[in-house]
This record gives sequence, structure tokens and C-alpha cells, in this order.
Amino acid sequence: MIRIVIAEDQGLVLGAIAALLALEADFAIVGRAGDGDAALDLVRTLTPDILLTDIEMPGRTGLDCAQILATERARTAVMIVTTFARPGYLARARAAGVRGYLLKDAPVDTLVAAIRTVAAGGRVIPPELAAAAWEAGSDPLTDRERDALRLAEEGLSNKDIARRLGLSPGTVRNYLSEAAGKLGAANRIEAGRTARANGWL
Amino acid sequence: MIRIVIAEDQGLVLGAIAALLALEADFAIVGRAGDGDAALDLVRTLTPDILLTDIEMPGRTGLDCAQILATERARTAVMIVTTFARPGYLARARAAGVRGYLLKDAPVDTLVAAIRTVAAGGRVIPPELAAAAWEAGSDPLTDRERDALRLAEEGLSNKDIARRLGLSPGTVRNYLSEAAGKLGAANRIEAGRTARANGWL
DNA sequence: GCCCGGCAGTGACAGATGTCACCTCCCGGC
DNA sequence: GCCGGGAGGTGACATCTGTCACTGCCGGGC
Repeated sequence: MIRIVIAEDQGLVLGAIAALLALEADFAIVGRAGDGDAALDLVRTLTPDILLTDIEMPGRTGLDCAQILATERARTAVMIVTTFARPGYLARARAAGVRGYLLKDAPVDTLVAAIRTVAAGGRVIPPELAAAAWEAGSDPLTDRERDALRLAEEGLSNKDIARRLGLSPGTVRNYLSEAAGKLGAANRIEAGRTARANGWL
Repeated sequence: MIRIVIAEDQGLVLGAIAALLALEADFAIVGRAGDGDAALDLVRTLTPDILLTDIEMPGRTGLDCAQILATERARTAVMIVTTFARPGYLARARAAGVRGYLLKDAPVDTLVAAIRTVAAGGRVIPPELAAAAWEAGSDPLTDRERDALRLAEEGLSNKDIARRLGLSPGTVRNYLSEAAGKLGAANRIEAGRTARANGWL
């Protein structure tokens, strides 16, 4: 029996995936979580073979969970199932020792097959995602640039961003200008978009 | 038997919801579609009792489908299942005669119960969504303001937007300024965010 | 016939943003 | 002990944005 915990914030999707996997004779859904913290609790108490988790959830993300479980040397293999093919997400997943990375776009057979592969000790990362991640390179932004960009995305002015970060407006301007330069963007909006598309925000 | 067609672009979610609904003895999943056009074809050829559809899909959206089926006086009841609680979406759905509007956040029981209600001739719209839609009011933007805002969101400058829309940069500036005013936003970024959050883009 | 609203534009102005050069600190590596 | 890089900053400059006033054209409603 392959013992599985599923974490996913959208109740309908959580229930549906659980129903789908329950159809497989050798799968046992031993727990369900609606956010990252609940997922961690379940994994710690149940030590399932596999944690199947979304990335974007309230509280801790699936990637956060993977990182934490990696430092705890948990015996549970983490598999990510997400909507987003963002290179930065894949990179962080790999760094956190994630054993599978699937898109919600994929047909259902893929998920079932991937779970069996991971349960058998394997690794599943779609080659086209790996290629895109390779092409995108790694996150060029510094922490402060990321901070500034995140606030700029929300429509705050340099002055407001400065206030929030405890900086001078000039410094904020410099950070955003630098970030735009690194990302090949003409302005803060484009910079925010490309950073987000790459999973760097 | 309640005959159902499901439309959803994320293969995994599509398959999972189909698996979930197939567990109900009185439900028959007669068709699955990965985009709006395929959904329309299926509804026309199979005339199911219910079309269960996502909104954001490649090609025609679920709302587009609902509108088209409404003009065709199709006997199929349309139910929307979406991630987004945007007032504008709900408003358009109601205008298109949609019979059910559910969030993917909801627990699975809700979906099953809602399908039975709609199949029996009822209507399902969560009261908290209806309240939010009421509060948000209706879309204050004109078509041209929407066009300009959509391009502004992508980081284009006034000059670039003007070129794309065949306008003068000054006119674009006026549209964006007007839109920001109507939306109570301090700049184009905030304006874009609130318009999108309300489902007006 | 008049008024309103959407669409399109111009001109002027203040303030925000983007770019660049150049500065100081501090920390870690060699 | 020196160098580089990240963090934080300043000043100057050009350009872009946001705001306002005021123009004109068209079409629909009363």
C-alpha cells in the first residue's frame, strides 16, 4: 500500500483528487490538509510514503513544507502539484529535495504513474519544465530588490515603498531601476510581471 | 439520471472532478472538454442536463459559453465552478442565465448538492458572493478605458498603448486617469488591480 | 431641439519615475 | 590588509505619468 497525504487549499479540488486516487487499489489516502501547517502536522504524525501538495496555499506554501521536511530528514517523499510552470518554483523545489513536480494541466494518468514512480524511489520532473528552468537561469534579484518589487506591484509609490521598508525614496528608486535592468524590463510593472512569471517573487 | 458535461482546462482537475461525480449513483458524466469550444460542441450534440464549467479557459471562457447557450435557448443548465469570487464574474454569469455559481474553495458536498438542486430546476448562488457583488456595484469602465487598462497592466507606456489602440498618447493618459478616478486608485497599477479583482477586466 | 455620454484630442503643469554617477558603511574572503 | 559586493544613500537630469481644462464629433433619449 502507498500511503498518501494530500494538501490543497481548494476544497473541491482536494476532495476530487482524493476521490480520484482512492480509485487505485494500491493507494491509501491517509490524510487531507487545507494548508501547509496542517499538512506538516499530518506528515509528522502519520509519516506517509508521499505528501502530495499544492504550492500556493494560505500560511506555509508547499515549497516551505518541502524545505522544512528536508531539514527534518523526514522519510516522506514530497511531490508538488501546481498550476504554475515557473522556473523559480522548480528550482526551489529541487533545492528542497522534492521528488516529483507535476502541473495540474497534465492528464490524470500522469499523476497516478508519477506517484508509483516516486513511491518506488524514483523522481519525476517533466523534461520540458526542466528545459524552461535551465533557459530562465537563476534568480538575479537581491532580497531588497524583491521586497521593493513586491510592493511596487501593488501600486505603491516610491515614497510609500520607502516608508514601508524603512528606506529613502531614492534608494527604492535605485532598487527598482536595478531590478528592471537585470530583468530586461522597461519599468516596474514589466519587471514585476517577469519576476512573477519566473517564480522569483 | 442527471446527465453532465464538464469543462475545465486543467486536465488533472477535470479528471478528478469527473471521478468524484461518477461516484454518485444518479450522475452520468457524458462528456469532458478542455476548453470552451469543445464544451459548446459537446453540449450541442449531447444536450446534457447540466454543463459544469470553469471560467478561465483557453479560447472561449465559461461565461462566453453560458452567453452563447442562452441566446441559443439551450435546454442545458449552466453551472460555473471557479477559483474567483469576482463580483463582475457573478454579474455576467447572472446576466447569462447561469443557474449555479460555485467556488473551488467549497467542500465537495456543496458541489454534489448544488448539481441536484440545479437539475431539479433550482438556482445556487452563495449568499456571501451575492452580497459582495451587491457591494461592489457594477462595472464603471467604458470599453476604451478597459482596453487601455489591460495594456497598461502589461507594463506598456502611454505611447505604446496609443500605438496599439490607434490613439494619441494624450488620450490614453486621459482614459487611464479617468479609470483611476472611477476606481479610486492612485495610479494605473492600482487601477488595474482593483479592476481585475472585481472581474471587470 | 437640446442635453448627455462616449470617444478622441490638445496644451499645460506638477509630481513621479527611470537613469546615472558617485558616496559611505559593513562584512566576508583571501 | 585589501578587495568585492550588498545595503543604504544623495544629487542631477530626462522622461513619463497623472490631472485638469477645454475642444470637437457623434448618437441616443426626451
